[in-house]
Amino acid sequence: MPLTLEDIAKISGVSRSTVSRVINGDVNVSDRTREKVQEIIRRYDFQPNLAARGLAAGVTNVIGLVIPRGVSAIFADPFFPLIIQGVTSACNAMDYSVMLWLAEPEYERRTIHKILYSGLIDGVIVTSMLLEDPIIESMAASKLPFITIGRHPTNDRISYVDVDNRQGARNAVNHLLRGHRRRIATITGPGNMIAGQERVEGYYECLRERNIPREPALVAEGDFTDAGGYYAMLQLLTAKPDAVFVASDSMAYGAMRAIQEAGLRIPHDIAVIGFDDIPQSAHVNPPLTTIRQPIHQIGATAAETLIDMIAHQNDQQRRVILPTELVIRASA
Amino acid sequence: MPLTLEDIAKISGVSRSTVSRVINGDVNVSDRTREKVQEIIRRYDFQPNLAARGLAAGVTNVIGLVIPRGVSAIFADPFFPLIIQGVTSACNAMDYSVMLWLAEPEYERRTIHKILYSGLIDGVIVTSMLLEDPIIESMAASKLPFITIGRHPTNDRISYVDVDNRQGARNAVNHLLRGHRRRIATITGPGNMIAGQERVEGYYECLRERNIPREPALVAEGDFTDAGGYYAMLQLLTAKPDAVFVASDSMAYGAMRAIQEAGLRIPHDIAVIGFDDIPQSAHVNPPLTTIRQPIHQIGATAAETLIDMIAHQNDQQRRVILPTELVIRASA
DNA sequence: AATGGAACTGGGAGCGCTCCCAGGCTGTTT
DNA sequence: AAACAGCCTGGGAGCGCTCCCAGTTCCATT
Repeated sequence: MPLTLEDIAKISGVSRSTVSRVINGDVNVSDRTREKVQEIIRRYDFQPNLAARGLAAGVTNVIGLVIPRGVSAIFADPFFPLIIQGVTSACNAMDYSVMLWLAEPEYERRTIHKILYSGLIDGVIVTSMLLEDPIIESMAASKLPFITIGRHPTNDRISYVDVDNRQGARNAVNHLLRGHRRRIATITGPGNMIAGQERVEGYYECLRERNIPREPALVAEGDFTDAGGYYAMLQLLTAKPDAVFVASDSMAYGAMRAIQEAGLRIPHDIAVIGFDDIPQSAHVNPPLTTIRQPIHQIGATAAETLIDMIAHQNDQQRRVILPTELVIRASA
Repeated sequence: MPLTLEDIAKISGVSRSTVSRVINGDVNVSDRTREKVQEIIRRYDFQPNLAARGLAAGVTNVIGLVIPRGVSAIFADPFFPLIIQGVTSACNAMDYSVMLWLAEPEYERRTIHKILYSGLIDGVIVTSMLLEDPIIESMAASKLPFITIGRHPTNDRISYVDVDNRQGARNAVNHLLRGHRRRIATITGPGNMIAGQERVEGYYECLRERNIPREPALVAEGDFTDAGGYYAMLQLLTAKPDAVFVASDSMAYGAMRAIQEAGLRIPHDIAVIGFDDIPQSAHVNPPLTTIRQPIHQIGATAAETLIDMIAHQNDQQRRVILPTELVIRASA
């Protein structure tokens, strides 16, 4: 049987309340008492029961991380793993724990409800990248603090952490333009994901500024997977591009395969630039030029911001935009 | 304010106890009462407070998933993501939630303690692949049900789910032998990981059966990363192998790069066979022949087995070995 | 009609914690 | 010397649930 507060109190010769004060850093404890109790806690490796604390105080030091439906396929991409890692390591450092939900469609409604009203968590991070996501609405309806990774397209009162997708895309296209490419194609993300949409917009903006006319045959939609990039590129090849901006590194790998199988050289015939800079990108052939987004840090920042929101119970909106960075390798 | 049991009781005109019985499927409730209460619960979307249940009953319907230190680098590999996915989807289906800990070295001791004695979880899955892992000892010392993914080398009383690594390796090497390869090299996992060790043993066994002498220059150690495979292969090339069995697909990608950069062809000059069959392996050039392990299913089986252990509180040991499968593509 | 047992229901106690209030102790002020 | 204002400390109440025990109701038997 694990020890309880009461046990520690008895052993240290003080009351339950005082032990609780020591644990929670209350100032109204004499130094002598505090040290004595802390010593006992340390000696017995005492760990307060978080369920009981949750019940009594309504605070559990646990946050939820929700990755919504439809990402199963994408899960092979290191994006979500890196997010998870960022979130958990920030939480570790702040003495929080993480509850993970991969919301599958069939369980979704029940899942959300459980998340919100189970009393187990103090706040939620939602990696919502979908344009129309019912989770967001339910979330906003509850009063639980929450933050999204990737900003919401219509409801701009929701706190978020995001990267500057548009500027990142612009940097990518500008890099291609500086390399004297003029027939620049793009492979976009699926139409229902915000990040993907912003990246296309950045692409269009850049072309407009240079007075390069849009050409529909130079735009193809992918699904953030390798295979999706491959087929999108096959399609684009018929339009004879001299460069392609791909909205994710995974898709870029597929695109590169398609290009090479067509007997064309990268970057000589077609320059390729990706988006993400996942670890693998330094090791493909040729090494991929790409827009780095600090994925790990996005996760960590989301966790830190959420915990701060929990601590200061004002529902003021937080917005954090992290910068991207052009990483030049050999493919463009 | 969320509703409580008492609220539901008042609304349905029964007692708190009866509502509790309905929720927990107790038989001693008349059908009429049950239906009435269930209707109210449904109408109000009532979700019992799990923290309170945890306190009162010592059961939370939450399990912990612990991925120990040292895997940060490996996290780019889809292995752990797929495990996580398997675990969470099995849990979703059984109405359990998952608490995720990536135990970082500096927090490890405190983390373990929190996991074990927080009262928040009913059991733990540990993806221990390290030979000497202090987590396992602490785990065994507590009476919390737990199961490891990958079997423990010395303590064979611990429940586990694993794949038949040795047989998988044998199938790989036999496939190379059938292709008339005779100078078969291998890139192993890091020496302190069980799975890696078993794969080398399978490799040695096969050679011994064919009376092919061991040649130390044909064995190089990798670290389950792409880069590690690359450097290991560079080393092996000096021994002029005609095939290589690589203990993970990620390392195989690196090895293939090293081979191709040396101007050799795959599989003509050197056949390459991997281990894992992660999604990417169908898309590398040439497509990778490999030993598939059902990673998603490993996670799901671990969760199901653990939940079964929790339900039937006997501490009988469970052992599950899942089969591997040879997937022949173009690289060998 | 009386009895027994099974089926169902209600309420008290208690899980381990936090929060609040009351009270004891100290030291300063009048 | 009395009064008061801090500090500190202890214990009661209660968070929302489960578990147990003590009813109450109902029906089949004798």
